[in-house]
Amino acid sequence: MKEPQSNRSENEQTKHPATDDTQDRGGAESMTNRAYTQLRADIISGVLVPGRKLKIEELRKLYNVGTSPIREALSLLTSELFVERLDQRGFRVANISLKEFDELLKTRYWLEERALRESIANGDKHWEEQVLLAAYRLSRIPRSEAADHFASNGEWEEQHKLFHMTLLSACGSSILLKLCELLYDQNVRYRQLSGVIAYPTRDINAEHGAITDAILARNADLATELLIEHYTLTGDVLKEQLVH
Amino acid sequence: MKEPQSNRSENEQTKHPATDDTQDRGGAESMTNRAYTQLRADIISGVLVPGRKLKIEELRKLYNVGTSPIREALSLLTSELFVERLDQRGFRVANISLKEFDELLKTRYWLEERALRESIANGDKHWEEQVLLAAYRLSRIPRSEAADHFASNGEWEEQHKLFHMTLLSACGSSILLKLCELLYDQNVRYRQLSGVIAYPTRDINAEHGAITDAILARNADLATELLIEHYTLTGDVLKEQLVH
DNA sequence: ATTAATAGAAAAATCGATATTTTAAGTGTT
DNA sequence: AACACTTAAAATATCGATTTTTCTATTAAT
Repeated sequence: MKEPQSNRSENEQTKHPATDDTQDRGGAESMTNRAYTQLRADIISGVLVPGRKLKIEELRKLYNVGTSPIREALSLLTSELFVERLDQRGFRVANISLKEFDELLKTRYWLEERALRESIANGDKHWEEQVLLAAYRLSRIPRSEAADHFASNGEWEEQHKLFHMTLLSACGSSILLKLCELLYDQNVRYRQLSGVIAYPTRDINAEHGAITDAILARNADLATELLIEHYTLTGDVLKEQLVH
Repeated sequence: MKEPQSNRSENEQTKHPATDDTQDRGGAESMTNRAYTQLRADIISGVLVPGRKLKIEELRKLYNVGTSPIREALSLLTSELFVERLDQRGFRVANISLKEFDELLKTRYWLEERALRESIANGDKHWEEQVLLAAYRLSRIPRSEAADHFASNGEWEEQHKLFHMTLLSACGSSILLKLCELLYDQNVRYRQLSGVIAYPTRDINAEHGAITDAILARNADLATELLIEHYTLTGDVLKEQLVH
């Protein structure tokens, strides 16, 4: 009934409605959300490199919004550890380091092991089915968008995260789940930034399958062992890249 | 005597005690920081009750700042779980519930147990001394500001948090430490809101002392058991209050 | 009586302009 | 040449006004 959003069609490359949005309200998205989503994506993908100064004016023009939405989006990303705020001196993309990656990996082990063990102990039939389903769906999506060279596949990324979060979803603490998600996203950023092409010697689907099997068999020790190994393998490749 | 309580440290764990500001800029604090600190304090203390609508205009006048700092502060508090953002419908103080408190408590067990065990395994002599020192300092501060009735003592709160964070500080992951801090703060809010007067039958100093002793003896099993019991006791009193 | 429609009020989101602070460059002095 | 001081430029932080959206109360319709 009101004037249709004039600038709606601009920059609509990120089509999928990201992660959250508890309530779907007919496509009306706030500028802050748009800026947030795009900034986040650009930081994770590495378009905005670590340490880069994030000048308000620059971003304002880049994303076609005013200063307020930009600053709000940056504030949100600050607590998510993607952006650093320097009092009175603006924002910058969070730095990365081998040391921090080690900590990140270690912390993920600790949190995800706990979450997985709790899930296996408490998860019901419905959870089991969701795990199975998530594993299946993931297995049907190609890791790379192109066959001859590696090109990050957004669909795969999405489903991969969903798979791993589903494993933990019955842990009985939505707070822990949120923290695991936070760390997962941090890890994705490291993975993207390190430019890990592929894992030539690995069969990731097989790894996911083995984890799924162990879970369905309610073998907590094996499942956690496999999950941690899964992360360790990726982590090692990643660390290799980071030192160079 | 407001600690900026910065959650935006430049990923440096070299947190020298007592030295607040990296650079003392003559008391010049940004409006955003001021709003953030005050809002945070008012939410934790219960001045702003759970679920309360946070109208921008109202806060603007209350804290004597413009809309931008208010919105930025609210955005920061959103990721800290103190404030909820409803897309296009503003902000409100995060709700509390018995269910969420249970989750919070459970998650704290998991994270702090891990952090404490790692600290005991890896902590050096310097860490031991800091634990001892923190325990001593805490024991010298009265729990209540008044002798005849209970009145929350800010100094005690500060040192109590410092004590518990010191226990975990040698865990080897600044990320985990940050998460524990986040959950600790959430817990403080619940404690304040439930209006827990005191713990008549408890000797909290003795509990802290026992934990300290177990740590200095490098008895990880005993230390974690005591720590969790410490939290459980408070948690039970708290839950009792929450249902009423 | 219940639902639907709608106008008016309230609040949120956003913008563009202004004020403040920081950064960078230049200038002169020891 | 090194150091402090001054000044110009850039960038941040902040404000107040405007635009959009949501909320609420009232009226109309089934």
